[in-house]
Amino acid sequence: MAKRAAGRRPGDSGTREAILGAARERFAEQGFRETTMRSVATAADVDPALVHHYFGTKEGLFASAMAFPFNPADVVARMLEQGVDGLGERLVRTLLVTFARLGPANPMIALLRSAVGHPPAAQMLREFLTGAVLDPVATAIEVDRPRLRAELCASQVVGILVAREVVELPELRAADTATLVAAYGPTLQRYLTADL
Amino acid sequence: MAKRAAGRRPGDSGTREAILGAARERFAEQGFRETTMRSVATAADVDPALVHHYFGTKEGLFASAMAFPFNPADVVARMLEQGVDGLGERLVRTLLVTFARLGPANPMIALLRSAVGHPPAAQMLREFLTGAVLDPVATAIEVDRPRLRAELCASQVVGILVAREVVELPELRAADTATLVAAYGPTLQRYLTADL
DNA sequence: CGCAGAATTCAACGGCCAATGAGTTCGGCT
DNA sequence: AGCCGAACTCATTGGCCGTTGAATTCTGCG
Repeated sequence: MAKRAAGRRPGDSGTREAILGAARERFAEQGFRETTMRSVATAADVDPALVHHYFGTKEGLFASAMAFPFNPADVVARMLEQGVDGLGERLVRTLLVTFARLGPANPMIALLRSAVGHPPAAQMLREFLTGAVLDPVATAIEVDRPRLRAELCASQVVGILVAREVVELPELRAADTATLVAAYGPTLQRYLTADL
Repeated sequence: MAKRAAGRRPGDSGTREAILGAARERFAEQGFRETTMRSVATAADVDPALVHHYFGTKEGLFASAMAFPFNPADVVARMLEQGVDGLGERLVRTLLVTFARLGPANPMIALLRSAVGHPPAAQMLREFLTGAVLDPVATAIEVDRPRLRAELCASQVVGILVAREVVELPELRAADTATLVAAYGPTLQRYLTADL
C-alpha cells in the first residue's frame, strides 16, 4: 500500500469528478446512510478529508452527486410533445434506455435507495418526481383525476425499479426491452387515459 | 428518569413480546441498519443488554421479528383456491386488508425497507416472495411464461408499497380501497392471464 | 522569482453503536 | 426451605464514522 505524499498533484487531476462518480456509485448501491465518506474516498483513491474539503458535509456531497448528467424535465417534455397516444409505451422505453445509459452511477437508484431511512432524501425524491414528472404529466393528459393517474403510473415505474434493482427478481432482470415495454406500456396507458 | 433496579421483575412481564413488537415497528420505519438495538430497547422500555440476552445479535433479533402473526402461504393458497377469475382483484384487496390489519408493526414493510443496503434482508425478502407467493401463483395459473407473469405482478405490488410508504405519494395514500382495487386489479389480472 | 491560494494528506477528537461479562433479583421446582 | 436458572441492569470495550485543523506540495498570477 504505497502511501502518497501530501501536497498538490501536478497537472489536471480531475479529482473532484472522480469523487462525484464514486459517490454516485456508492449511493446507488447502498443508499445514503450505508455509504461512508471513507468508502467514497477509497473508491476515488483519495483521502477522506479531501471529500470534506470539496463538499463540506456528507449531505453536501449527496446533494452534488444527485445532479443528473442531463435535464430530466426536458426528456419528459419531449415525450409529452408527441401527444397522449402511446405515451405509456414511450414512458417505459425512455426509462429503460435512460437506465442503460446511466450505468452504475444512477442518481434515480441512489435517490430511491437513500429515501429509505433517510427522510431528507425521501423529500428530494418526492420533489423530483412531482416537479419533473408528475406535474407535467398530470397537466398534459386531459382526463379526470389527472394527479391520481400520474401517481398510479409512478407506482408501477417505481415498482419496476425496486423489483429489478433491489429485490432482483430474475426474470424481470433477464427480460429484454421489447418484452418489458409490451408488458408495462399498456398498464401505464390505461392508468393515463382509460376509465378507472 | 427513574432508573430501575437490576434483577428480575415480579409477575408475567411479557417483555420478550414487547421487544419483538418494538423491533418490528422500528425495522418497518427505518430498516435494518438505521434501527439501533438501543432504540428498540428504549421503545420497549428495557435495557439494551436485555435485547442481546434474548436474541443474541441484531441479526437474530431481526430474524425473530420478521415472523408473521399468520401464515402468508395459507392466505395465498386460499386466494388461489377460488380460481383464476378475479384473482388480480383478490390479490390487491387482500394486500390492502392485510396491511390495515398489521398496522405499524408490518414485517413486509420492514423487510422491504431493510432490503435496501442490507443484502441478507434482501435475500430474506426474495425468498419470502418466491416461496410464499411467486411459486404458488406461477404454478396455479396455466399460461405461458408463468414465472415472468408472477414477477410482473410482484413489481406492481412492490410499487404500491414503495409509492405509498416510502415515497409517500399523497393521492395514493388518500385513495380508498375500492379505488385502488379498481385501478390495480385489472393490471394484475392482465399480467396473470392476458396475452403479453 | 515570489507568493497567495488551491489540492492533498495525516493525525486526531468525540460520538454512537453492537456486543460482552459480571452482578442483582426473582420465579419455580424439589 | 433451598437452589438453579431465568430475567434484568450496569459498566465497559473495541470499532467505525463524520468532521476538523494543521502540515505539505504544487499551480498560477504578478
